Amino acid sequence: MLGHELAMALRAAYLAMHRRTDNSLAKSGITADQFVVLAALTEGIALTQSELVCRTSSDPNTLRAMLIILEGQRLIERRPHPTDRRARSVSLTRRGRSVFRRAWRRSEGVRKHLLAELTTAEAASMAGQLRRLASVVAKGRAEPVKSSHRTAVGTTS
Amino acid sequence: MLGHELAMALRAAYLAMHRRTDNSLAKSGITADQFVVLAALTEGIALTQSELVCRTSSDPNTLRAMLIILEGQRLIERRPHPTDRRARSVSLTRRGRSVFRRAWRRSEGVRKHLLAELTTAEAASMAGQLRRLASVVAKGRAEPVKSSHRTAVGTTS
DNA sequence: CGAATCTCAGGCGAACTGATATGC
DNA sequence: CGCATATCAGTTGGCCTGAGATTC
Repeated sequence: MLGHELAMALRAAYLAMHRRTDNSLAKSGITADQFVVLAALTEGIALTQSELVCRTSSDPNTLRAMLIILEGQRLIERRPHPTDRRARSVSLTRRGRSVFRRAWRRSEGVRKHLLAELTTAEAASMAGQLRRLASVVAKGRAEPVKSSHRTAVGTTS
Repeated sequence: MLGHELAMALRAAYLAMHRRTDNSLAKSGITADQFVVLAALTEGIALTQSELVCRTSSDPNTLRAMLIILEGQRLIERRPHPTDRRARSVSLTRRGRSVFRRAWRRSEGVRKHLLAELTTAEAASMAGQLRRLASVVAKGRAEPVKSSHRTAVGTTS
């Protein structure tokens, strides 16, 4: 039951944050998920799409669709990768950088609320725990069963 | 920046959990979000749709669409509310209860992973913090500005 | 050769907005 | 009357599956 409570609390917190962010960014013309992509692009001069997939916790097909939208709005550019001709190098345009800055300001309130009831230490600890949690949950997905006893499907609890 | 890191960690954890749950429930024929609705219905004999909206952190229109799907699969029933004729009383069918039990077993692994790297105390504390966080973030959305200085839009950080 | 990177077509559930009917 | 509960129509962005081309 604790696991389920944690899962539901995680859901509640994420959905609340996501909605609030979407609302605060409405005037910027971008969604919360697009904001995440732009944010990832500000830390790192030029990233490939698969790097972006990792940093945004997205998947290749979804990210591509988002990049097409962002490209249509002239917020990002995609150029051929200098050394790897399979890859594409994604970067913010000046307009993208400007829109992101405004969006960042508009979403300040959300981050403020996130930190409102936590001490700095608690928030940092929580971020760390959530990251570990994410990596544990994500692991064991694409692995094609190496040893043997991976999906002990019928285990009770 | 801490706020953003926390937000990104929250996103990563939620999306990882959601994906994993969707995968584990594929054979049950329900999605992770539908699972949440069924779970809410197991705790509480019969709930109205607006009660379900609260418990699942959803919204009325989205929930309605989900209920129609679940009703089409004969997992839930909607009957007129005994005292309030505006409301509808939602409850699990026997089939719904049975499907939910299987789904619960199939998703055990996800909850196990969630708790894997946390002590019981940490997990409980985290669930509590996430709930508070959700309520803080959610508040101030539907409020039509009572005092005056609600959206101090330009605040820096 | 296998593996990685990205493209493309298509489908679907979830999340909305806005308007409406009905009952409290 | 205002407010709450739920319905309906319609739109959108996000997330997937599966197939394919190209390059490492």
